[in-house]
Amino acid sequence: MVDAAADALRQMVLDGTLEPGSRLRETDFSKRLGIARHTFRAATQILINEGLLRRSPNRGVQLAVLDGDDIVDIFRLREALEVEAIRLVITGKKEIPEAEDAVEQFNALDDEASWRTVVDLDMSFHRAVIDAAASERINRAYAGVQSEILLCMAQLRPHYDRPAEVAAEHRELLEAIEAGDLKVTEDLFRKHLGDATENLTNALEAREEVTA
Amino acid sequence: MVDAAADALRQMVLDGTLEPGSRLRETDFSKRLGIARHTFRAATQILINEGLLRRSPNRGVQLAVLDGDDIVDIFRLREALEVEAIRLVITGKKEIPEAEDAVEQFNALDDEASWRTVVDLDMSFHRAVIDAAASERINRAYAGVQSEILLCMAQLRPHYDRPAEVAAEHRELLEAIEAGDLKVTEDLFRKHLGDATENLTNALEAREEVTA
DNA sequence: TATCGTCGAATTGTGGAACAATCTAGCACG
DNA sequence: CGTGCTAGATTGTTCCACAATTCGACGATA
Repeated sequence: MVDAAADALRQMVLDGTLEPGSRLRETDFSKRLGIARHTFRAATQILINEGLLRRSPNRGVQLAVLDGDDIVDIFRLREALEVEAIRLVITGKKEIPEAEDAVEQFNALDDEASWRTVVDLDMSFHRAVIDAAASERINRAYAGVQSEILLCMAQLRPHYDRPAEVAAEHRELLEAIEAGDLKVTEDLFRKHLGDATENLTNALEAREEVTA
Repeated sequence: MVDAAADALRQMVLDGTLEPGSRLRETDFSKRLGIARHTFRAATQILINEGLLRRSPNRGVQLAVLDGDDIVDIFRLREALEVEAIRLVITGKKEIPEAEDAVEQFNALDDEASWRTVVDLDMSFHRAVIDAAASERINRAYAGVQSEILLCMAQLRPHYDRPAEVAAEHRELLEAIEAGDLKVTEDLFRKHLGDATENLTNALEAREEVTA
């Protein structure tokens, strides 16, 4: 039940239903979710651990607001995890059928594909690589960054290249993994993630200017 | 207050006061710690996120018991984080005075140094490397693995080499970082951590045989 | 005697009310 | 116009209650 509440909250957060930085009053939300205050607090604790909410003493929880440093930092951790994952995949000669599926679906997209579709495929590609590494703890850690990335996405709407380009890039990543050259693949992933960081950072700056 | 309770619990867990796998009954512990049951539950949630406790539905929380796969997995994540940290340190040309301190203290140890002292220095050396990377999220993730490593240490008492050897190995790591060759340093760290994994795994097997 | 089912106590999960401590906003006052 | 105060709102924590579930002991049956 606390898990269900956490899911509902996460949904709200990532949907954009909740304003970035908005405060989540306990009585308010517990009533709205039909749960007790304690249960709500337990649910928020889960999202706090995921980095989606922040708690300040005696001031309750707020929706996290991410600045440029946060984005860079999120991608630092993401890079650490993904690079280790591809190392494990390559040295362990593991198969990653889900990543292949994702690439195929990427190929099937036309230029009219919705932003959301592209993001989802992107996510599932990278998730597949992490899953293939088959490390429980790397997986858990990645779940955290993934939530934060989704939060970024919900708050910013970064510019995305044409689906075909995104597809090509991911196909290249997959082929590198399957070719089995660790160094080449690693560099490719770092570049891919670096580009994404830049993309998001730019989107953030653009929004700053608007709201400023 | 929930933080204080979590600290007290963590202390108990890492002290070895609590048997591995033992159950933490809510009424029992909340009375013993002088807190309410809800507060205790909140405190346990923190340790669950650190990987020190586990909760099974309707069966409460138990002290985590780590098997060989867990140890390997913990060190997979640890490797990912430390390797990324040294990358950040080297490319950012950052100083790590705390690591230098640790190495100096290592050098000052004689062969009679307690196991605990060696472990503490080892920990603070690696912690220093992570800190130097100055990534909030890598730091947080590392805090989790560090707790789990301490749990390993509390449950097993792995064989440790003579302090002088441990000192030499860490001095080598530090010098590699300062020399600034990423690849060499990375390989050295991977080897260092791989040895530690083996060390702990052996200790685990040894204990398995005793208890069997 | 061994196995199985049943019942009861213990424990967890959740709800609700209460209360001190703290924060916040509005208002009076200098 | 700034400052301090008061009152209400909000959080952090406690205690109590109760349904649901688990666990263990006990007894019935083959």
